[in-house]
Amino acid sequence: MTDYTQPSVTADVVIFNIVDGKLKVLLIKRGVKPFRGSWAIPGGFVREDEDLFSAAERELYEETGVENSYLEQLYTFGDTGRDPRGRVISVAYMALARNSEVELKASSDASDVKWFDIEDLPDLAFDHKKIFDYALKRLRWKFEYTCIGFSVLPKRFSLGALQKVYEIVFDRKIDKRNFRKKVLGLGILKEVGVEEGVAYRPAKLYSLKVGFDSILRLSLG
Amino acid sequence: MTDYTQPSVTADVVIFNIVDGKLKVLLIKRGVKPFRGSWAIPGGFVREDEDLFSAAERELYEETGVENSYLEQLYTFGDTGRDPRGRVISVAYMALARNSEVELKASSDASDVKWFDIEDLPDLAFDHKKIFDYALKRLRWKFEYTCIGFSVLPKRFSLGALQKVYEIVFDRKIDKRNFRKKVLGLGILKEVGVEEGVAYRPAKLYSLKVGFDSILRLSLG
DNA sequence: ACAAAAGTGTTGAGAGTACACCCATGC
DNA sequence: GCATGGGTGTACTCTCAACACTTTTGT
Repeated sequence: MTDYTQPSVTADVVIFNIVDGKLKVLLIKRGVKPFRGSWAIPGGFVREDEDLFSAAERELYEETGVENSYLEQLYTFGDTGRDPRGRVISVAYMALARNSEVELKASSDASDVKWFDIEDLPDLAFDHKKIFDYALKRLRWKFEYTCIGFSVLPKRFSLGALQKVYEIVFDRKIDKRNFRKKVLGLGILKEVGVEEGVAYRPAKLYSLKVGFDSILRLSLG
Repeated sequence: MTDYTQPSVTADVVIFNIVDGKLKVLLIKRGVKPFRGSWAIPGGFVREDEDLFSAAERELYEETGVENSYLEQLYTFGDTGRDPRGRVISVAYMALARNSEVELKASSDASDVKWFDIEDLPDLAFDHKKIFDYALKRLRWKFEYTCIGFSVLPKRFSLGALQKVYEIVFDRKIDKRNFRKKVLGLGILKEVGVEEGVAYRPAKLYSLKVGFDSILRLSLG
């Protein structure tokens, strides 16, 4: 066990969200060295008595107040030299925050925390640009091949809202009829009422049928 | 950096191969405590000056003598309590060995090393059963969605041999005409001669066209 | 009446699947 | 000549993509 110098291990979480019709990612401004003043993906050292996943959950909660959100391990970045402090291995996670539940708060070692449009990112500390690129690729893949899109919406949502989420993530228009046909064809949604107080024809609201409320692996184009 | 107790990090490699028409995985018999005498997935501690991927490459080479084989990071297993020695985080990799290049050798802390039929595994040390299950799932997924099947065959191979690889991995018959149509339709193979010295009609041999010799991401059912 | 988003079907193209016979070689 | 795997084409089904108009509500 002690024949080898032991590396430090961090859990870093790429947190996505949709704000003002744009796909955003949460970054913190580092308040400590190295890279003090640079923007970075939130994260921190894994504690001794803490599972990896729990560490990621904790980081997510500390930055956003979000719990029980979608959270998935992405990849582990462990090149020598990726951190000037020494050997640091980063286990990267990806999270999707429900906008309605987010309450930002800069954690102890961050001087600022902010949502950035993914088209307009600042330079990132360490190899965090690489981590972000990987996360975005995985996010789009997930949206394409699973029903993960639900997880940024409130429990009850309209098909229009869901379609908008997909259009934002893929940055292109989707045909309304094909989209609805496919989503409803999955048979995992149930009608749970209609919108109220809107200045146009109210949309039906849907929610996931019971049993499908965990993360799904159904194809969705 | 030193505010946190630092975990140990291992790179463990699930090495697959096809031997005698069966899908096999390489296991070592542990020669040291804990789990001395148990079978386990080969792996070892990541060295201070070694990239994660290099550590996995080294483990692969130490057990099998194989270099430049297909090697991919799978997942990082880091629950507390997964190793009785203390906090050990395992970065799991998956490898495909070209049978023709394998030369087994038990490394220093293993008393035996052997290919096991994946249908007939012994009990595994630590949480290695979980790692193996994950690796097998990923292997099948990779075969389904990429052209990775080539990487267990010699540079020059027949379509029959390739089909057999797919049938072994998926454990079912595949229609010969459909298979050939799809593989050739990808346009990534070139004819490079014919078999010799076989007791039946000699098959054409193919190899990957130049430029496709790295791992491909083309769909293949 | 008008603005705004909701809702609704059909058609054509391409991909995937099922299916059976002749061919070249070594023994 | 026979055993063994190599090699070939067609028809059906299903999924995906393209495409435009009517409906409901609030103002």
